[in-house]
Amino acid sequence: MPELPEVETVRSQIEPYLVGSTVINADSHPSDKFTPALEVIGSQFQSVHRRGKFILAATDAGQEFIVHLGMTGKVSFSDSLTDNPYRRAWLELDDSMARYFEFIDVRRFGRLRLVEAGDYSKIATLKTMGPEPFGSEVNVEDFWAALKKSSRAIKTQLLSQRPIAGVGNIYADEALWMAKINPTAKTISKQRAKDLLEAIQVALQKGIDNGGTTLRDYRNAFDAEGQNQHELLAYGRAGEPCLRCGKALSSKVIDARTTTWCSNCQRR
DNA sequence: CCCAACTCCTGGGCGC
DNA sequence: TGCGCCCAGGAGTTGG
Repeated sequence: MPELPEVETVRSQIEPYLVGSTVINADSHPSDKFTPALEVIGSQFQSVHRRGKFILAATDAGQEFIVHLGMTGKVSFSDSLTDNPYRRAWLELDDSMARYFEFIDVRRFGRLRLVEAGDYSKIATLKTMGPEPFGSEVNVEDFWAALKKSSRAIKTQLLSQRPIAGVGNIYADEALWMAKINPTAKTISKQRAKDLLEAIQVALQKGIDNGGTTLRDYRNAFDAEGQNQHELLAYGRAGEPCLRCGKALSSKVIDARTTTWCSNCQRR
């Protein structure tokens, strides 16, 4: 699943292609998830940033073209359009290193948006999103305070993007395992919040360093797999021995997401 | 405002 | 070999 490490990998790859390029033509799947591609025709990209799992490309028209990969979204560049049946949108670029930017998404959980720069009022997840895990604003006090405001399971809270941005199912399980916190815990001490915040940073940085996690669908902008799947500590290891204590890892569904943890190391 | 439940999507894996 | 079923999950929507 594209989470912060995968999205950051893609962002860094598409940045040099988009910045300075003008969209001279575009087309999309008829769903309004993808038709915003048509609205960016005539605009020139000026920067490509990331916020959580969203890629934000600023234009000279004072807008931001937003790309969200969803579950199976991929981007690619080419000199001629491919015949991929799952292409949901494409942009023709003037003065880029490649003529076409394509957005391919088998399951159509991804989406495109075009908003006035900085106006996320109509994108709830962005609007309520917590700080960037590697940003200057992140701190234990706010993170702990955010967790205390909700009575939901901590795993659910992480997936909500509110305490901190960019964590999805894989890295949530990884970080909770690293910090020895039970995913169903509803409140945690400030010290444990500190441990969890640090574990989130470690898990995400490891994912970035490994080029993301490819379980099945994820590929970067150059169609390459990540390598982090070979170093997962908890996610997907249900029934296998805990790498700390040896007990078989447990698994259950929390908030409709498969969750794996060690019932010995991660006690409530 | 929060939250739980539901919805969107389709290839791949599995049982029979 | 093929059919039917179910799973994967980020986030938007809806109703309480």
